[in-house]
Amino acid sequence: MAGAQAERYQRIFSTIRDVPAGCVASYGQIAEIAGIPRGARQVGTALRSLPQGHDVPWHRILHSAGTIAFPQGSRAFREQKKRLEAEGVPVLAGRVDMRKYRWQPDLDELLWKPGPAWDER
DNA sequence: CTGATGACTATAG
DNA sequence: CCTATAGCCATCA
Repeated sequence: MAGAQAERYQRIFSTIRDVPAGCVASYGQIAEIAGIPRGARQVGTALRSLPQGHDVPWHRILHSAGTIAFPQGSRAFREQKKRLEAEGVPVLAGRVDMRKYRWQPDLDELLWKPGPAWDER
């Protein structure tokens, strides 16, 4: 099977795939749900390694303050903003209103499938 | 192994 | 709101 780090990446991507369209999450939030405390940077690292053709909704991941991680005007920035607005998430001054669009998974959703946060069981 | 890097974050001024 | 700083930790050269 895969090494520990590959498995960690899988948990990160899996968690991100759980973020529904029209919602967003922060890097730290994804890390925490994926069972990686203080792993915000690692979420960014994992996303950076994504190959082409992946199905991970990377555009729904933002800084904890709701800002897009890329420099304003950069290609990635425009792409992310475009994708977010395409699914109804407004981006003003490079920022999303986290109070309104932050994804808040409920218990059922977390239990839906095997979650790393519950691996101890 | 060592040091630099970065799609992070919280805090302080 | 902004910049600066200090933690953070997997990756990479």
